[in-house]
Amino acid sequence: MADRPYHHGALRAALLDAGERELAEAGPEAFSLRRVARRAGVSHAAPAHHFGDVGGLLTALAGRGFERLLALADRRAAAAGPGAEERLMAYGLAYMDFAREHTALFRLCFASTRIDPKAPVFEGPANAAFTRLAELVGEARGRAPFGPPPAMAETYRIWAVAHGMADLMASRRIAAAADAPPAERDALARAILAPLLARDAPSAGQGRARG
Amino acid sequence: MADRPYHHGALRAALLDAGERELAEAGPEAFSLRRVARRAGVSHAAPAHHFGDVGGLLTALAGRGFERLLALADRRAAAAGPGAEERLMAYGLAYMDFAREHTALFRLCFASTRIDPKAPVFEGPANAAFTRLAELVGEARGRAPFGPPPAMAETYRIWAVAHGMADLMASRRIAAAADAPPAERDALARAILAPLLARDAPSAGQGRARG
DNA sequence: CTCCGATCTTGACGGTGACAAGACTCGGAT
DNA sequence: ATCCGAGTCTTGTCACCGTCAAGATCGGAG
Repeated sequence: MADRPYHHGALRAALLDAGERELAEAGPEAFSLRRVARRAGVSHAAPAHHFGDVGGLLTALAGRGFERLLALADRRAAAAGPGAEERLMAYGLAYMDFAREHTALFRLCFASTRIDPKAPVFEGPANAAFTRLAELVGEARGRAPFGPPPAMAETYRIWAVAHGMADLMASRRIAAAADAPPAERDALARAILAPLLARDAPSAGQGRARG
Repeated sequence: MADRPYHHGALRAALLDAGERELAEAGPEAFSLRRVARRAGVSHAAPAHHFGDVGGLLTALAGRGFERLLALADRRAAAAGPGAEERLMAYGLAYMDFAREHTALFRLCFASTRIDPKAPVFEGPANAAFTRLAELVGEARGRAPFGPPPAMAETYRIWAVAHGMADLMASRRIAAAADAPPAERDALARAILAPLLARDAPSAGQGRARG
């Protein structure tokens, strides 16, 4: 524990990396700040100076989670076929993969009460991820990405389906979809998303379920 | 602490009630077994006998959560207008309300790693809630409620929208929808769900996003 | 060279979940 | 009736946790 110089130098970054491993192995609920410090080879009180309390570290980790999600989605979108709808599909598939492969981080981003949603390190990346989705929907439909809530209904619907499938697969409530071989998984995910992304998809009509 | 007789009599039920209050006030992440015991007026080790460990109590609470969700949905569905689609809409709206009004319980049901998903007290109610949804979709479409995964695509899609909107509202990622006055909230929720519930909704086609 | 601020350590405190051992209570067998 | 055993709850203890306070160490500005 004393082979390292007194001043670590890049402790903040090291704690984030260690925190990400801790999160992946222990999950957001069993996350231990002291274990993170141990992983980074530093005393148990060292994280406090950089992140305040455990919530501060988790908030920063969640921010990085959104950055990672967006980067993943952008990479997939860039590799997708032509057309805004294909990019939107790529975004949705990346969203689901992210939730399945980084479940703990996904949970931290969307379902933790220990993070401070107003902190810039969190709010920035979180808004950036949503903004990209809204832009893709806007492109696919040839209209503005943002507007008053009623105009956002279709964007919310697409987001909700991707997010819902992601969460239900992560929690194994839809285990068939989560455990199937990649090809089947992909086909099912596309089948679920496709009708919502097609240009002639039902618009955000003011209709009710039935007349 | 000693006014009660040595044998509580209905400690298990009392602990579940106390646990539900604790969950609502502290959230799933700050949930304290000892505080639950204190709420119930018993010693800190009393819960162990009935639930084993904290995971056992949380599992039982999550099971009750699913029961509550299903009961709420059934009540709403019974009060809904005629037609399977209206009942399906009622189910979806109840799902969202449940997540907004009992956020901690919702999170426990779907996003906790401390519960044992194979425990009968959890698995039973959880499956019952999903079964009802599948039945409603089956009724609305005039086909069997269950089938191989590809045939379930539409059911999953509907489940995912309701679940996704519920989760995104609960986590305040779509704050506009969560904080709007009830009438607006309801209108937006219906606008989001309606296109997926309508009989002429896109079926679980094998299509991709674009041709 | 000196000193100051930032960084990290050490030590302590109350709270928590789990476990072990004991006290109490009730109901059935004798 | 009474005695015993299974079930229920309490008390005490342990390691671990997050936070705070105080001190040690380091780098750099003056």
